[in-house]
Amino acid sequence: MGAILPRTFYRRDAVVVARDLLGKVLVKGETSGVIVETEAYPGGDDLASHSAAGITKRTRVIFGPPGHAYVYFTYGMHVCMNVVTAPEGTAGCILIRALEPVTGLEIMRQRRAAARTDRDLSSGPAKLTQALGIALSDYGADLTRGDFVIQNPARPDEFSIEITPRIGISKCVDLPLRFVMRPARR
DNA sequence: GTTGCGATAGTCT
DNA sequence: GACTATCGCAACG
Repeated sequence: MGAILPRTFYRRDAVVVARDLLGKVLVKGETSGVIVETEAYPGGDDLASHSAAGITKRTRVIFGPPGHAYVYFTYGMHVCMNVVTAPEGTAGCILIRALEPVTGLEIMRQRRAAARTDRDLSSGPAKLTQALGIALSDYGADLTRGDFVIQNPARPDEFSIEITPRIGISKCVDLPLRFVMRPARR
């Protein structure tokens, strides 16, 4: 298996980390998947970032040290997962939007009874938290150690990156901050 | 294959 | 009291 990403990987600008996270492997217990879609929420002037509301009970981890998990509840029923970036004291995080399942497929199928195909197991931000068993109790978890980590792939593949505006937001809708892994050209 | 819409509760104003 | 960084199902083609 590849090495766990060190904290220095996360202590950089959210846009750079969002792009570099594609192809890395998100691991939670027995389940894991390759990150194939991310969105950067750089904080600062970006009104679409949750950190635009300032430091609140929900957003405080975004302003903390990098390499931790920002997990939040939305739409009355869904949980989404972010990775905190940028140095402590500054805001920045990355929404993990989709994974390609790698290990623990049987467990994922049990947790995601609604998935009709294996592709549907973790093909959305709230789907992947269900598939990997990520919950609000994982808020603030340190992703550089333990059984909830992000690591380099065992065998890196070539791919290209598509960049588009972010999905499902109502402010700053035109910023190109969504990154999607695409198969390498041949 | 696509589009439209209801569910449901925490967070901030 | 309004607004969600969504999903799944139903209807249609």
